[in-house]
Amino acid sequence: MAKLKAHAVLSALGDPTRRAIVEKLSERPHSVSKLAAPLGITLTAVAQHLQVLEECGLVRTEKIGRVRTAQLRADGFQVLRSWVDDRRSLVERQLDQLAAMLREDEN
Amino acid sequence: MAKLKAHAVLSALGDPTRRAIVEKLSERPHSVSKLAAPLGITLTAVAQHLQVLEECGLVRTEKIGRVRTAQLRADGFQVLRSWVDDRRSLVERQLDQLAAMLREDEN
DNA sequence: TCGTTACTGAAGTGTATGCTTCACTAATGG
DNA sequence: CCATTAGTGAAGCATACACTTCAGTAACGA
Repeated sequence: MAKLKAHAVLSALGDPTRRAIVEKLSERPHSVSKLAAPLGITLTAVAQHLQVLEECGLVRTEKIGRVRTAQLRADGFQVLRSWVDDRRSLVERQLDQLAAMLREDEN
Repeated sequence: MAKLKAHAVLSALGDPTRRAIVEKLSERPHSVSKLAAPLGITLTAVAQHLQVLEECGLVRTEKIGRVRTAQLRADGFQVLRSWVDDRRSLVERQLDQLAAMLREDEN
């Protein structure tokens, strides 16, 4: 079901706020509050986004005391990378076929 | 502005119907009608999706006679791949740092 | 122990956007 | 030519979902 997971990742990254969160987290792990501040949205909103990101394997969160800290996970990115590479190789195959056909036509 | 473009690609692929179109096109180029049939949506809807996919560099379309044919482009995928790889390398760096810190702690 | 901080869960709101309909143009083919 | 097929543009609808508010809990720290 790697395909299904890739769809979940793409669906999650479709939202600009979640992409902002991911980019922020790619610097270093952050608490919910630290993520919310620069985005100008409520903690609740951030928590909701984090849940989506967590479900698709892009983020892991851990609550210590009253602070929940989020950090990126490699898993989701790996799945996404595979999906992209699959499509990309199919595109290139099509381009090769096209080129071959054009060569045929020249005869 | 490679970053902005990656965002456009991710935004486009956030929609399940557009992902279905992309996956269909990764077999071979298709006309608007051929894309619409299995999806159970109107030609108009497909045309709208194709416009989004075209704007972000994932698809190229060409109209010959009354038939518009869509095919995948490598460009959008390349941009997306770069974005994913950037994040992924940052994640791995963080994991390395964490591992190093844990080793420190063992002393 | 009391005030503040950090978050959570439920419930409601507003809006972006995916999709439709309809009226139209233009190419195709019998 | 005439009927059919393929697609387009404008305009409207309707629903998903991003975000809020509010009321609550639990941890921290002075």
